[in-house]
Amino acid sequence: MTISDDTTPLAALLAQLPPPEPGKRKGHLHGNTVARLRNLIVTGVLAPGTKLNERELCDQLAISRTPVREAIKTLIQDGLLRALPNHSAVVSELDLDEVVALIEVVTVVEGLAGELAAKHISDEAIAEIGMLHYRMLLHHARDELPGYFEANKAFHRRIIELSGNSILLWVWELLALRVDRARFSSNLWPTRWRTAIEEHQQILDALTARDSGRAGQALRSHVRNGLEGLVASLRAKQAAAQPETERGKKQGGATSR
Amino acid sequence: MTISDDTTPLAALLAQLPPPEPGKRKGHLHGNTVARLRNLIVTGVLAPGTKLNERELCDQLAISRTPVREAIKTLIQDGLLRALPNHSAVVSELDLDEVVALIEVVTVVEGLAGELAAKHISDEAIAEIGMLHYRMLLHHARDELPGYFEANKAFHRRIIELSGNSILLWVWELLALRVDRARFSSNLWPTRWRTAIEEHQQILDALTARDSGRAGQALRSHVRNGLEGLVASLRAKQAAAQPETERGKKQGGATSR
DNA sequence: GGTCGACATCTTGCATGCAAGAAAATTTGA
DNA sequence: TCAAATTTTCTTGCATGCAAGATGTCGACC
Repeated sequence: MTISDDTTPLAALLAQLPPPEPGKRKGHLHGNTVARLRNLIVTGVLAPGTKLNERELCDQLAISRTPVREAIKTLIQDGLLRALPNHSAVVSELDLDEVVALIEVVTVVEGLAGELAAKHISDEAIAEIGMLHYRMLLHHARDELPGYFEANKAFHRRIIELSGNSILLWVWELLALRVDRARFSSNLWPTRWRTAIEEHQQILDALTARDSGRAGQALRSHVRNGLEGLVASLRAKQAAAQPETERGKKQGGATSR
Repeated sequence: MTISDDTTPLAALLAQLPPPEPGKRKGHLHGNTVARLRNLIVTGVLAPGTKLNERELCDQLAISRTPVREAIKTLIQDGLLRALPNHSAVVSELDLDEVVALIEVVTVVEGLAGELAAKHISDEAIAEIGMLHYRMLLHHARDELPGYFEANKAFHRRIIELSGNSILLWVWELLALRVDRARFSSNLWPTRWRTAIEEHQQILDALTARDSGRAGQALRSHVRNGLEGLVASLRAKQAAAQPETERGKKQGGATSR
């Protein structure tokens, strides 16, 4: 209702679809489609409020409606799409309240992961975590934002994996979808750069010391700080986008080209 | 491989399918099917390892393969089914390690919910929680196990809702599926009956006092105690079911007929 | 007699067809 | 000229059809 974008850009946006993995012979159409659409939504190519016309998607993806429909159902479950009965699924809004809610949950999830991981982490795994941390630094030094995001995510993801708790990983993956979306939406370098490095170091230290409590605490404050910074960015961006309620929505700045 | 049940009982089991909600006119076939199958799996009617033949399901549900396939995809995402490519989906095993992993996660999730809920709970909500608690006592006094399960779940669910955190509720719903499955599998009255009552009372007290820390703590220990008891039950049951490795699997007790 | 291979059947994966409901366009009335 | 109603078009929901992969069986060969 509030955000009513013209429905036409869908075709143009979908043109940016990554190729369907040349190697894949047949099958996998479902998972493939889910991955592609998921990417488009998480990265913000498909903006919140965009209506997903099944047939249009079929044309763009060059597949039939069956796998498309299944993929849409999957993404609805992920919370990336919203479905009204007998209506097109729409890309869900990136609700700020929801991101705030995310903070709480991701904080306890990663905190728990830290506690668990610290209890039985191997020297090898510790080295691996350290490597991931430095990979992040590398991408930062090179001003490679996507690579930076990826490395940062890998750092956190590995810790979740090292918790040895499959449920925790499952939940984290689901949450990470929304976190990533928020990150891409802000499209900003974390402002807390120095702090983040130090916090990562503290996490590493705690893991190295096998100090469960400290690892959990370090992760909790790191995640909370980071996500709260993210929310602040989003809030600022949103405030800037809608300075007042005036209807003249002449707002340039679309990053395209 | 290990558990190879004859594939025939599927038909018989599916015969127990609850009717498709008479009132529902059309549409909703997808959600309806998901709900029905989910119930069958969670309650254990469809045992772990059961292969779900799409066509057989279609016959039993009297619908076509399209909604069935979509429902299966959904349940795979829920973790209730496992899918090998080009093979029938099978009801996922109720892995004990996974239940143990669940404990950790549900504990922090409900603990967080308690903390958040205590911060802004209304008198009305407190009364509601109290009512749910007593409804549970009622069902226990009447020896109504399903009602007891339901009331207990409602008690916990309401607290999650009262946290005001939509993400938390979303995650909890996903986790609850697996918890319920474990509960139904054990099919036992909680052994810690007295203790559980007292713990509920403590939760209520903490909420009433708006003591965030205490509410979180009370919920954490309550959940952890309860679920650990559940795991103990499951372990005992599993041990009883497989006394030794002898191949003569003359083990009665199949509840069929 | 045992093992390997070809054939038949079954099952999933995807495409397409059809009907009911929603959106849009055109027409009709004031 | 504007508004309301009807018709047309479009879109989703479900059913069905077809082909590729998998499984199980039977036969031939060693």
